[in-house]
Amino acid sequence: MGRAGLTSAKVIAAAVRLADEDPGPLTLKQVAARLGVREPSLYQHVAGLEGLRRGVARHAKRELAAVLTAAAVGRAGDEAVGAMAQALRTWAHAHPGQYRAAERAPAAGDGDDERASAQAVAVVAQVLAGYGLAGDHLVDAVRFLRAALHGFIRLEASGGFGMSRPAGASFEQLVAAATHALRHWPGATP
Amino acid sequence: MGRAGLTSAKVIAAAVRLADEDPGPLTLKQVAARLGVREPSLYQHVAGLEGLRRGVARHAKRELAAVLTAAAVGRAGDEAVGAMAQALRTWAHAHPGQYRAAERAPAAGDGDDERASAQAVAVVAQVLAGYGLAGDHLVDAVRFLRAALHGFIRLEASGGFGMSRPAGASFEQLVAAATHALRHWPGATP
DNA sequence: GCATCTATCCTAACATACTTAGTTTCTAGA
DNA sequence: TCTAGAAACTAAGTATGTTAGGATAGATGC
Repeated sequence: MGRAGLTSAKVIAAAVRLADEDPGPLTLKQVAARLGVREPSLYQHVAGLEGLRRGVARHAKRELAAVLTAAAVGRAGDEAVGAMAQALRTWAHAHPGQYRAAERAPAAGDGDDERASAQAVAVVAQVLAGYGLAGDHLVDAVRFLRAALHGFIRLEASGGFGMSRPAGASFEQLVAAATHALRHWPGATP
Repeated sequence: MGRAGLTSAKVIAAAVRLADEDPGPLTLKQVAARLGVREPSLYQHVAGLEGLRRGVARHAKRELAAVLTAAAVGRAGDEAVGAMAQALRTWAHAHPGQYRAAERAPAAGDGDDERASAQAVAVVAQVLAGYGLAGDHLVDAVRFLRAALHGFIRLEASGGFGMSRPAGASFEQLVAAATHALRHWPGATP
């Protein structure tokens, strides 16, 4: 029997694809099956289920940071916030498993994970600094924007909205309200 | 051996307490142990793990609706929104397991669950109607407020905020921004 | 080209949790 | 008191995660 030629990256990549396709919980069994391998083989490349989840979370956060960065580059102010918001929601829809994985707090001591987490926040902070915000006001504004976007996406994903009105329309209104709030945030330059 | 005298309500109550005390996933084993009973005994009162989760979710949503209602009664406008927001966050801190359980979409066909879910939303809608909102504008506003509050609480609970600044201060600022946005919402009475 | 060695992947077995089947036993009501 | 039914149990089956230890493909050194 030929070897499968696994690596840590391949195992995690398979898990990432699986997580995005299958709404259920991630299992080693499924990952092994997709790679044409038995479950114990995965332990050579990943520290069990917990390690696999960590790997998926790390990957997801890196991608999330990249998506936000790409949306913000070359834009500023309301336009940048709007582009980031739309990009985030679109990405969350396309990659539900990764989006959920990215919620995990970074594993203590995992520098890569912490860095990826920090970068996603940093992009948002950089954009909001363009409103003239700094210090505590900036922190509050970042938290506000993250909360609004994250909360909307979560509620939408978990079926928390009835079907009375398209979620996209409500999201646009939310972004409009958020940018308005940021322009009038304490400490913002008028 | 004397009987434990279980009922569906007692089983779910034990599960609720357990969920709020233990951050890990809810297990039948723990619930059975707490009730001094073997796991199969629970099946007389609850439809397996899934049924237990449903029961916890139903209970949590009822309590959530009650908490929001209590906060809003006798108040209106910004004051009502602020009271609901504070009550929600306080309740979420005190009952993390129930808060997470309340996120579940109501089980299709479970009238009780659907009713409890709807009532929590209805209280918010009623308060926001006090801003003169109706129709799609009202739907958008409710979704905005729910998203902001829920997102903040989730990010806070999952350690998404660094420790640079107390979350409570950011939350007050979020509530201030949200009430401002509601006062200026499209269709709001000035 | 051949021997050796190492990492990869495997089988086997165990641990934990959920679930079902079938039995015992307690309790309530005739 | 006796009986019917429900409540709880034991035993067994299923699914997943995990560990132990062995076989082997493929690389490495001569």
